[in-house]
Amino acid sequence: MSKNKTFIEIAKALGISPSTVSRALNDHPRISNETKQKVKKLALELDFTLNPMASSFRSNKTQTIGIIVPRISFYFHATVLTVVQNLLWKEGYQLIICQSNDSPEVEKELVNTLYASRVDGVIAATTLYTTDFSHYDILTRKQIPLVFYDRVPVNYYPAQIVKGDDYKGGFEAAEHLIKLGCKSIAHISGPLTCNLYKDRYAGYIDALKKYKIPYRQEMVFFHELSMDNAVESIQKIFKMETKPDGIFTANDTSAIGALMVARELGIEVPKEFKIVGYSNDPRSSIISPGITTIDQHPEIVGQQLAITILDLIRGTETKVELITEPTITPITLTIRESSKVL
Amino acid sequence: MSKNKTFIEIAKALGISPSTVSRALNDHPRISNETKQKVKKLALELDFTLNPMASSFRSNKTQTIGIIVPRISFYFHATVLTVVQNLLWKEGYQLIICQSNDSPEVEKELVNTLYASRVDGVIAATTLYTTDFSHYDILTRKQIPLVFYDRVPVNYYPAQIVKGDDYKGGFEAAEHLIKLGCKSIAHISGPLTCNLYKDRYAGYIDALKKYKIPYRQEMVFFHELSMDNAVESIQKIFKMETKPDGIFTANDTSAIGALMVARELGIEVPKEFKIVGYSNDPRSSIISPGITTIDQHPEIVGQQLAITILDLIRGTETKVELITEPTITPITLTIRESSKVL
DNA sequence: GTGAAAGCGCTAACAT
DNA sequence: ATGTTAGCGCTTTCAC
Repeated sequence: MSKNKTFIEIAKALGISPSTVSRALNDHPRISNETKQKVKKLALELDFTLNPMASSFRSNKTQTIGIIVPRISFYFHATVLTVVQNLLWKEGYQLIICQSNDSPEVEKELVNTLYASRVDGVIAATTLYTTDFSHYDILTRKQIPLVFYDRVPVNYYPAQIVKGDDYKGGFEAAEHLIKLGCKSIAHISGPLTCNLYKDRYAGYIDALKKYKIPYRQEMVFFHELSMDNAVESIQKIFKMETKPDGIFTANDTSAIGALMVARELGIEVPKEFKIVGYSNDPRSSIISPGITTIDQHPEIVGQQLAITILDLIRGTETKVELITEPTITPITLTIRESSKVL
Repeated sequence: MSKNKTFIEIAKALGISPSTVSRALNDHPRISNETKQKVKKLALELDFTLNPMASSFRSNKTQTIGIIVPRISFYFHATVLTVVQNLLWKEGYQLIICQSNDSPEVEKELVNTLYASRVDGVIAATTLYTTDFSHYDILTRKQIPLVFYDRVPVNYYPAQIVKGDDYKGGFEAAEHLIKLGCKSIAHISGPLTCNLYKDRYAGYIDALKKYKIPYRQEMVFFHELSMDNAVESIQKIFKMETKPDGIFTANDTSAIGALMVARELGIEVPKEFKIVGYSNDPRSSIISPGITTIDQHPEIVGQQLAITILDLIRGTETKVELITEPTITPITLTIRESSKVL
């Protein structure tokens, strides 16, 4: 097992120049295949690999991409991460995964650290509360490729965007309930500062309009989508004189909460009360009755993210202003027992 | 906004030598506070940060630690990751998170890539099927700190180990069922090549022995702990002439499977059949009835991991053979409805 | 298609 | 407590 010093010994052994060895190892197009072969063979035999620190230092490329997610354990993000990582890994990039824990302060710190560690690009889903995106400016200013996904800037920000079709998701969720005969549909939404909830809410509203179902303000809640909050809201709903016969919640945790409250109160789901959640969290399928939900296809999102950031990084030398329209990834209504007609 | 070149301009501006600036920026103990202050102040004003690539290159330290997990989305690992990352981040280390997807081949590749990227240390939970650990040799041979956790080498391997008290977990799970009056307790275990299942199984066996409950081989299953496998085994169990009145499953997915089969067959849980799982997966609390399970305290595991790897990295220059006994992290029996006496 | 030569920005041994 | 000095291993013009 050699000491893995430099490739100069390879150059010497082969009687060629160090620069040729470097180029051969890096698959430089102008090096003959024969030379490449020779060099790589010897490198393998000598158990030699390029020192990535030296390479990064010299070339100013780290082959590292940072990704900021609110929480690594959320099913949607976990799946996106897996896909992105696999894809980037194949292309020779490493992923630094960072969690903001939905704190804008942490997010800001993460951006700075990522910047300081000279990542080649950044992918980010912002926190629920990020309305000011100026902490990302350091990246755009220094031309570091940046792509937002899922939770993205609501107003224009000079970065690429990949997002799900939340409007359509909200619309289809509500429409589904309406077509099942629901006349009074509650909605649990997150803070409207977040594009996700704004769009899902808009879809819900438009579905009601389209089918001439009255919008009832007292049945619509805006708050962080935790189990506790959801339970509280749903308890309120069931205390009303005119109770709803269906609910669309902007995440699955809230849908599960709705199911639990209904169970406690002896309200039959789906017979008396139908539920549609959002995200297709695995929990929504193991619970009984299974919960109808909107699948966001995290694999597609992840794939799109990898493609986008790679394009940006590779195209960065040629064109500079290549920010295009947001990429909208599809959603699919996934029907389970919580909204089946009996 | 400056061009962020080198700290030589800081040295010049302050009339001191570059090495002093370097030391000041790195909080070298032999630099006066006054100098440090001055240097840091100017660096801030100039928006200057050290180039980590140059630092890494020169010092041969990447300030990066790799962690290999079977799957990022598993609750236990997701929580461990979160804790480890937060702690390491605070100490100025970045975490490269890698997934083996439980494939020994991928695991091997990950170790090699991590090695090639000169990480300062590696943390790993091996795959379910890793019995040969020689692909980790490259790390130990090159003195790169390595700590295994959760799923660890069964035989001696020269690396630090952090693991849960699986024997105790298995014992307490079985004992709990026994004390509740169960006379016939089934067990769903994973492959015994994995320390986790071996130990939990041993605990189960010993509890049966202690309380003189007969061990019934036909009620014990060894297979990958997927939902499908679990459902299949449990269906078999309920087809037997003498049915069990309790089950201990080595993960929560299987426990959920057991619950679902029972539900389908109209067997009342916990009245006729009591269930204890393992891991305290969030799903075990949202399902109804809630599932009794063994909490592995991933936060404690994560904390221990961070401490251990940091110690190893920092002590690496002084002592070399400092591998100590495995660190055993505690478990807690968490009782829910699936094993309540009625 | 290959070679020569010039550093990239930093750290650390040694000196004082 | 601070300065001097010598590279770390690689990429990349520029030349042929």
